[in-house]
Amino acid sequence: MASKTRQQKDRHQEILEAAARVITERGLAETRISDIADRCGVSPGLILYYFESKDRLLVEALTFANDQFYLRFSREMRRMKTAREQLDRLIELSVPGLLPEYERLDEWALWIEIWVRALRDPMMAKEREALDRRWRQSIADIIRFGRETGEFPAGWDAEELGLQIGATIDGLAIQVLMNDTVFSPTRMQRVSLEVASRLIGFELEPAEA
Amino acid sequence: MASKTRQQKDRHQEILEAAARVITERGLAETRISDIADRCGVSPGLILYYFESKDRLLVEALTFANDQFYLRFSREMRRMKTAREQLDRLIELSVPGLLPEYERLDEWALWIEIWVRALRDPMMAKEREALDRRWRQSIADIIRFGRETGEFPAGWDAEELGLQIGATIDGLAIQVLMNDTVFSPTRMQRVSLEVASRLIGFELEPAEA
DNA sequence: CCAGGATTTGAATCGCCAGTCAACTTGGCC
DNA sequence: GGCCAAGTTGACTGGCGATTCAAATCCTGG
Repeated sequence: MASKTRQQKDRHQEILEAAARVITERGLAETRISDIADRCGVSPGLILYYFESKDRLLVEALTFANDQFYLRFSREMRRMKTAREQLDRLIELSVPGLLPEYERLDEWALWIEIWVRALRDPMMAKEREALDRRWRQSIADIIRFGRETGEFPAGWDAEELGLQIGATIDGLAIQVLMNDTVFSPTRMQRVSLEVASRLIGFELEPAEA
Repeated sequence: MASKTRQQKDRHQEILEAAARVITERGLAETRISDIADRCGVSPGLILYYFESKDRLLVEALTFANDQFYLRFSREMRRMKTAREQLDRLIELSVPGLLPEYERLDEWALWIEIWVRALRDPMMAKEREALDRRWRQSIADIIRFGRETGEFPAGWDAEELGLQIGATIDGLAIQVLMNDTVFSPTRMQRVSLEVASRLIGFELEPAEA
């Protein structure tokens, strides 16, 4: 029984992963059930055996991918000794195309699809809200942690700063994503840190030559 | 002949306007040619008589709507006497749902559709780039104007500030658009002004009670 | 008033794709 | 081995919606 459930869960997850990858590559609008099936090396019928409709699958895939990302992210955070390290890493992961091990479109392409869809689909809107809250929360946590360790000064409400810094990162990421000749990943990284330091109120070491 | 051309242009434009409104209401993905035709009170066939394909129509509609918005905007700007007034108005127009005469989704819903599409459609990417450049330019112009009038201090490159302020507004607008219970339009207006004042370096009058 | 081009219509075509289904396979269990 | 349930297949259906097109209508200049 345990093995059956395991089996089921594996296939389920396998499909979600495949869907997320296909969406990242082709975009939500161009994603067909058969694309996902191909990616799994499986017949189209099977996809609908595991998910009741394409729509639900897509929503689940989008949130699944974000959950995965968030899990990896928070596991990393827990290993960091200082808030500053945490902040640096958060920004590093937020800049599209900065780290060679991730594609430029990874995560962000999915976020934007989520936004578009959340504008009119209540189910997606609710999911988005939860994902977003969690993300702002993470930033706020870093700030609170930094205040405990004495790295960051007391100041504005950490939640509020989470919102502001999160929004800034969103806006900059869009620029990089769409426009990376005008606004390079490296520059976004620098600007994000500057904004964060000014808003949080810590001293930033000068940029490297 | 002039009348023929006029006629043609009117119909052409009428369709573009209708398309933009339909896209705003239903989203790009849910927009059918027949929706646009209905909106014009015209048969579906006619739409394809004026536009060679649905795809091209949609791209044209998106850029058309943005052009319209920009025209209205820059006409307003020219009438303003001070850079500060210009900046206030720019922010006012950028906050989704702030002004009662505009719908919450207006413009921003279209922008997000443009982003999604620009990720993978080169034609759209090029259009987006142009629209965006123009927008950043407008912010930079306000800053330069303010420096001429002495309202704003000299400082960082105006283009750079245009990029940073523009990105901040983007990020905040997304929050409001998606999440306006957590982050209200009024609050976005206030935050945008604060960020602008800090980046540009002018004094901001304290918030009203 | 008429010819001829520009518009406009709406019915017909055509391809695509989500979702269905009946048959087949597999793997565990008695 | 034989049975059952779960898993898997792939052909089929149904509807939807972009395009096409031949026919109707409108307009304009002569």
